[in-house]
Amino acid sequence: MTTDAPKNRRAEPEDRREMLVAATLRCLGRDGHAGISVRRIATEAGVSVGLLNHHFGSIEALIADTYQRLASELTTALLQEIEQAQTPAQKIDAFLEGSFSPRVMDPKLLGVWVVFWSLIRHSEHVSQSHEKSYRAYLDLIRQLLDGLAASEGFVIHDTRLAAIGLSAMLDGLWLEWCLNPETFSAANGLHICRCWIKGLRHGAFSTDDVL
Amino acid sequence: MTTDAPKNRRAEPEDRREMLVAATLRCLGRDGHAGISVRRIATEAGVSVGLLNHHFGSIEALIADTYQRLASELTTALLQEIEQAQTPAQKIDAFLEGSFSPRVMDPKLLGVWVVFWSLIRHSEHVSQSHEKSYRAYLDLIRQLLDGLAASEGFVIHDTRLAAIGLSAMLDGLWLEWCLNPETFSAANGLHICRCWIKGLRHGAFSTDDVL
DNA sequence: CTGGTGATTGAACAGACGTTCAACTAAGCT
DNA sequence: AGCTTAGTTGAACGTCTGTTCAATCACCAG
Repeated sequence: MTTDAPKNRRAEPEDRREMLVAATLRCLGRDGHAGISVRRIATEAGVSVGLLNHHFGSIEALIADTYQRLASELTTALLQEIEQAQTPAQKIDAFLEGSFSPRVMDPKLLGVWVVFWSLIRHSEHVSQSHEKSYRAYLDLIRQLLDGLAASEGFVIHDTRLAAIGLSAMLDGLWLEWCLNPETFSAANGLHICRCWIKGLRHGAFSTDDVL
Repeated sequence: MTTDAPKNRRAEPEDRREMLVAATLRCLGRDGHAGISVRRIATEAGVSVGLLNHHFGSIEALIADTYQRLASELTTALLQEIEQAQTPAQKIDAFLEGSFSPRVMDPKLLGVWVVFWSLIRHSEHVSQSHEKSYRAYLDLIRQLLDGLAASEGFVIHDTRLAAIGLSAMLDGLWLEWCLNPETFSAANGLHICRCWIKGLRHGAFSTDDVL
């Protein structure tokens, strides 16, 4: 019985990189900052330590790649849900509901994200990844808000600032809920954002001043 | 010339702990997560490594203490500014202005905070510190909002949720600004929050539903 | 079947980490 | 002055870190 089952299968570089990024995400979600370790990630992926430095030059490059892939995965999932909605009002509500879905409202996900945040100030590569994905996120929200204002005939004086406000509220709610899910529910968070939209409809951002 | 200047001055435990916490903050602000290191903090404080474990049982206890002291320092500073204002409207504006003052809007401060966040899920002690200070923060905002609604005669259906919303917006704006101060200014952030208050005045949180 | 290419391995290395503890000493007491 | 107390020291220890690199081996082209 000579089942020639090779012990160490070779993989296409792209496939291997994908596996390693997935293992990195599992380690970061489980162990937080301590998950950034060639040995831990290699063990998690069932692979030798040397392979990490073979496919990525350093562990920092691995982390940066992981950041980029996760960010794009989340935004594309959100985009798909938006596209299935019809009216601008339905689109923005789909966006909000997607933002409070279990896929996003996951303490482990924040654990991963916090590690990225902590690296932004010390890694030019990670910093650029953040800026790019945040800009795309903001543009998406601006589009949604502009569409809503146009279809319902109310005024937003500075859509950019309004979009920054909504994204900040979403980020803040997500952050606080992940740090302590007991304080409020995902449904509460969704309600708070809908109230923000209600304020927008009532002219909260209609003029330059705030009187 | 026998200046009997002792090389290693003794200090009261409380004073020494304060020095060590201050050194910890400098290290965290400068080096981020890499700043959590007995050797680094000891060098920064001009002290031996053994002294850290003498005054705090472990480095984790030092971090938790640092968290608590920083949080209380920030909130008491904010409280002082609020107390100097007269009317409820002025109080809440003082709170917002204090939240966007240079003392708070400091990327280094976020660097410190992000390290704390990353430890919440893995340290029961840090987690409890967070819950306590967030609860106090929320209560402060609730008071301000209740006072404003009472004095101006408008309705907030659920003050708790409204307070969670405002705190989330503040956290989100602070976070995003610290990660990339180029996107918007502190004045922009202040304006966005004032618009949120305007929406509140216009009944964004006046009813249970959002129609 | 035979080379050759490159994906994969893991021992080796130098350095940093947190903690421990016996020795030292500064300061307050009698 | 001498004694006592406790703040302070830093070498030592074992464990972890990221990176390197020669050896190995899976797979494909010939």
